[in-house]
Amino acid sequence: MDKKEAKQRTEKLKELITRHSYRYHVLDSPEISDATWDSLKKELADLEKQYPELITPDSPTRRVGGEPLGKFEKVEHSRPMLSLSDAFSFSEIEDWEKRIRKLISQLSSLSKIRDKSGQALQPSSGQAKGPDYFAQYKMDGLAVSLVYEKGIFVRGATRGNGRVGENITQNLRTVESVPLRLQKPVTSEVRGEVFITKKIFKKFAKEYANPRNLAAGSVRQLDPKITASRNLSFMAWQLVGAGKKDEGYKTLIELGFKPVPGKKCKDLAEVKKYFESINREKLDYEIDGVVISVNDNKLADELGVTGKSPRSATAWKFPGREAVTVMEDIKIQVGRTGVLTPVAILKPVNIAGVTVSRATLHNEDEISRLGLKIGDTVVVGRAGDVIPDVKKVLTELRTGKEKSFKMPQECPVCGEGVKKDPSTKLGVSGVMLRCLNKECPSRKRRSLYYFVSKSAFDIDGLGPKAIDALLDNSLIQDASDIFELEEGDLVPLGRFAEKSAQNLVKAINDRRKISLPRFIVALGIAHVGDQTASLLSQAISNFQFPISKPDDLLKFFDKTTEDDLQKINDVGPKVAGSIYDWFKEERNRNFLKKMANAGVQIESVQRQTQGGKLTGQKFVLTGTLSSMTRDEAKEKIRGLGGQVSSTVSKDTDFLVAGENPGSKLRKAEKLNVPVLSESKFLKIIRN
DNA sequence: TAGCCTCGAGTTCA
DNA sequence: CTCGAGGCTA
Repeated sequence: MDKKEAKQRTEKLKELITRHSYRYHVLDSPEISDATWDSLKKELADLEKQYPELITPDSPTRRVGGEPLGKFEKVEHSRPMLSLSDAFSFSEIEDWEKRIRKLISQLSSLSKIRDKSGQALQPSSGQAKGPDYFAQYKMDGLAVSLVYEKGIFVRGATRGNGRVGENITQNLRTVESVPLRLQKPVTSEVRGEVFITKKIFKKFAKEYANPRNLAAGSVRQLDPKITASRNLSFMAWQLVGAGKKDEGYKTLIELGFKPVPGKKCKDLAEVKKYFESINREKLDYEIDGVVISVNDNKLADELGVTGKSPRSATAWKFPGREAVTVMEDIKIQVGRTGVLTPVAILKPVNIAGVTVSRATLHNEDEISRLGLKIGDTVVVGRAGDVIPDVKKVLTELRTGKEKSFKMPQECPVCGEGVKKDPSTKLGVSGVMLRCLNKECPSRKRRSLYYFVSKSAFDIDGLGPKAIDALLDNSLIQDASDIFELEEGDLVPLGRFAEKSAQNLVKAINDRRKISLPRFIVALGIAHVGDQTASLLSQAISNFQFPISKPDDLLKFFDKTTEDDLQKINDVGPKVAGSIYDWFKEERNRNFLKKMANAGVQIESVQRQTQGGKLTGQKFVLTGTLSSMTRDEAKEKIRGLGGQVSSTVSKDTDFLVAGENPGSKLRKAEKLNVPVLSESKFLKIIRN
């Protein structure tokens, strides 16, 4: 980015940050998430670092907060309540230490004469050892100051703009964890955080975006009764005027405060260990990182302040759950059913510890809903903390060079025409565009990926990459060719060493015999996935129709009409039609015969256990189980007569939750669906 | 026919 | 995980 562009960008960033800062600090109604705001701020700070001449006095990086609201009495802080610089990686923390170390060595050479008491801050030999640190949770709440006179709580204030805050004494009195009288009649100021526990937040989750907003909103109520009803909590993080942080901590506890969890650390390695040991999920309150301070307050004072924050402390923040980046392009992918899916190509960005460079945009409607243009700056999150997801466009950052995007009229791979699915429902035409060419190379390739995928043939060592290699070297034309592969074909490709070629041929052989449901899934019939394939197999075996070779299926379906198929549960006109058509098509019939010739065999289906223990019970699985895979668990449940579905609804009987459960757990709790731990689940299926 | 409840299809990264 | 859409049911 050249300087001219950087200038334009900083101007826009400043405007944007200032506006959102006002919404956040003054109005308490942010429009964007903290992580988004943080990353905008970070981008601005980085630009200003690169071009210091662009810094202006009104830059949001130059001040502490917003304007105080007029409603409460104003209170001037005895010492300003500063905010902290922040860092998102250990190397940034190391940079921070380098800076203060350098300052410390300058300070100590200056003060050698003055410092007669022998309290050398560090060996004057200049041995490079940093100072002691104090690390504490960075609470995600509202910073407040509490003033005590002779042990009595006399005044409480918000941080406000850092210099002047608001008098919220009445409201803070309602907070149980704020002592009204200290254990000792001392006069002092204590700073800490007002917050709300996750548990209490749940009750208000509909009205407030996050616990911090709720805490902020509650503390600012003009009627203290409302504040009281919110069950706020308080933890102290600083005793103003203490000599050392850790000593201040001890005093805080003695005085009757609950301190923010923290630990004295003798060096950064210890700080790092502390940071990494934190398990946020286990806490009943939100934290967004760790505050690292020089333990010695006298030294901290000497280190002074840069603009808005003390040099002696910094906040090491957890990676954000979202980030801001630029969408460089939109690419079209063609799936095995011909669906054209737009995918956002992003400037790589780190989100929650992972570099993200692509995100699905689902379909055309989603693009217009978001108002996306190529070149836009976008907020990217990770749906369910995993799948990258474009959340919104920051239209304020547009330069005018962005290009709007149109879905193509032809398939980008084979050039055939594309068509929107006509939807029978309400006569509204569907959303998805499809390539109509059944021979489209992209469709063929993706059908092959699907054929070997987990719920179909599940061949070890044969993933998309390997399929690509086989296709590109014309070793296979369709899936049946996979079963004709020999070691001698593979080794010359260079991709497979002798051993891995052996392994692959063995893996293919192991799967030459396959269960009927898996086989049906592998065919890739439209609208026939796991569940429908199981139902179909069940129906076939109920008709006492023996299937042992792929082409046996032809005999079955030749005698079966669409109406017959519709008698199967969950099979309606669309699905029945799709299946019927598939088995009539010549290409597919030949494919089945080729598979039979290649020696593919189908295992006979076991009849469903009648009167199994779990008959009629609907299960849903979430998270990772330790004693078996989810697929094994599914088979166990089905074997005992139970059903497994993919989403929780009010008809679900049990949710089995393993490690790291997903959003299904919340849904189950909301719908009062009983949740089974893995051990309880095991007990049920054991007996 | 509206409104669930499901399933299917597509997707990312380590 | 999310979205679209098929199937079932009140």
